[in-house]
Amino acid sequence: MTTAAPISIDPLETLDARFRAAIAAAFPDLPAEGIETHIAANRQPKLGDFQSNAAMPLAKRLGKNPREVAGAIIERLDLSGVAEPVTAEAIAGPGFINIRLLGDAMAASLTRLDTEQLGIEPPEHPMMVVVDLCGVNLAKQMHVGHLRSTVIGDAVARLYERLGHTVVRQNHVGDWGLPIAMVVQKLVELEQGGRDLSDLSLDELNALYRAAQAECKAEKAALALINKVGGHPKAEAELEARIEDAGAQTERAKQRLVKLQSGDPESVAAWQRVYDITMGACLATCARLHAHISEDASAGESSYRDELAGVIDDLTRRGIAEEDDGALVVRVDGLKEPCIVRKRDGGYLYATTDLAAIRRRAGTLGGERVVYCVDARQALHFKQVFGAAHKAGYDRTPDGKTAELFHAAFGNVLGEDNKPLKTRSGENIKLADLIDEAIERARSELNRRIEFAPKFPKDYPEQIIDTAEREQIADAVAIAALKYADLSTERIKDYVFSFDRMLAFEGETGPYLLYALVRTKSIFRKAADAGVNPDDFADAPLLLEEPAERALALTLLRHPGVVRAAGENHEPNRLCAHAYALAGAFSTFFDQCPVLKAETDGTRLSRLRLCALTARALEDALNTLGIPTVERM
RNA sequence: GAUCCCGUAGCUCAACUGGAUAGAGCGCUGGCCUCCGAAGCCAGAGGUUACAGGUUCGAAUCCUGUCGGGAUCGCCA
Repeated sequence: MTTAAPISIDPLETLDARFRAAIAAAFPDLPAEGIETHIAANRQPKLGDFQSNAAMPLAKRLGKNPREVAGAIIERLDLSGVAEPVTAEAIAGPGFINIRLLGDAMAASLTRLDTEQLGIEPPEHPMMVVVDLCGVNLAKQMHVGHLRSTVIGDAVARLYERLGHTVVRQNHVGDWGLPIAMVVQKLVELEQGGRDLSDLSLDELNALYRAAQAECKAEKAALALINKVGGHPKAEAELEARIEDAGAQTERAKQRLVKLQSGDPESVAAWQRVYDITMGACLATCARLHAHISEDASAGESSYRDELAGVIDDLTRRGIAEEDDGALVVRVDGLKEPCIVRKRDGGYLYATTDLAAIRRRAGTLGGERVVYCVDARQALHFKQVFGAAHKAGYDRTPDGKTAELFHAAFGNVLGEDNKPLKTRSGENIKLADLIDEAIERARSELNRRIEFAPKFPKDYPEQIIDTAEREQIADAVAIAALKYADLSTERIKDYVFSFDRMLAFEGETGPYLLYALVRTKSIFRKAADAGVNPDDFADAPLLLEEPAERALALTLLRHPGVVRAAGENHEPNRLCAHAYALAGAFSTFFDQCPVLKAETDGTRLSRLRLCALTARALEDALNTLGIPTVERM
């Protein structure tokens, strides 16, 4: 027998300690750091709550029979106060050791989890984490492409905050360069033509942007055509005229960019107008999405404009960048394609800006981690930029540490036709329109339920859901649906967007989670009516006897570990799965275990406390994902 | 052509990072409201994890190849 280690919140830790001791005792020659206990939640609850898979790899290392190794382990294993004694029958298959926790031990762990922070303890080394998210462009509406960057980025930021780290959000706004100068140029022309720009809308700006883009494209397309077609005098003349026209417009835009860069008041005023209109709409949309992205998170490309020349000088002077075919590039080990940091014509590129951004994020903001929540198509770009930044030392924090740079890549949002989601006419779908439709659908379903209330439970609170609350519920249900659908799948994969599926009020959806939460809350209102208040069960002894109670408790105990894993791996979908598991475990418990009508006072108070814990854990998960909650629906 | 990502039930997705009989939701079949919110719960049917090899006690997961789908590939961002 070995000395029993104390019981920690996470049974995995307790079991790990006990198994470690047993293995060390059984195989004294083993170096302590070489012991792996391989404790995991049991896949089959019938067999146990947890399992250790340590025997198999150990047997291999020692050249022994795995079942014998398992036997040697359990002989020295002391699970007193934690789990039922492990006997030879608990050894299954090639050497799995099945473990069933004692109800008392589970209750003890759960009691320790029942703190303000739900068992999530402050990190030993709090980090400064910079999260790049949202990434809107001036003069453009937010569209589905920004949905994931905003929603995932905000969730990643919230996860780090929840874990006790310090987070700086950076909205890398596309607010600089020739495309923007083109819009500014058009705006100046409009103003000179007598147009009052004070009531300019984002839609109008967007139209100007597209017109400008089209002109630029016309030039390129014409050039390509003329090379291909050649020899057709009429066509050539026509094309040349178009080129001249477009070329002149592009030329004016280039001059405008120069003016803008040199601080010409007329240009800057027009740029500012574009900026204000776009960002106003962007921040409003973020707010509707319940994403914590505010003005102070804005760090547009323009904010690096005065640093780019310095970056290039630095790279050149230290020999990190080299000339290649007229351009300036940084070669990165292991990558065939170099990172181009300056064009042949002397212009800078987005890689240049991104290098300046890394330098600021690590060097100035002190980011020990920088996480880019950006489209998977940029994977190569980030490999190049990260490599170049490291070569240049731009990833150093002020105290000399090397920042970890992550590209938290995500896949496309697809339509039901499995192609990137677009309108029928092939345009990007505006995010604002998408939100509108989600809310509209949620509202009509809500109205339908209230109108046909007799079909629903008698105490469905129709009489207390006034219009204002109803609007708020429709809003929350819609946003929960939208965000859960986006966050719950593996980040890197494409996912198919479907209003019908995400808003279906059944199955694995945001609304289901809200519903589960609402049911937990409903109990407390009923309890209060019966004169039972939160203080009455806050410290009630937890009695975990029914299978549904045990299952719920086990799910709750996973909470801290899941939040940590989801945060550290930038995988909100793990927390989504956990929230769904919590809701499911609660639903089963709620179905099978009477709470207010429990047979004894002890059971009733225990179950009320379990409900309270579930409500808090579920709410914590939803908050951490950035999903809004409601009190009733 | 090169590189990267993806391929799991009819459909949409999981699988705790190498563990046992691959799990959920939708849809389908059948149960459960005089009982705390049925937007729920329980049960059933549904699989050669694209394919072929390999690594080992053990593979959806790692390696090689093939086939399909997508993306990216020096002066756009």
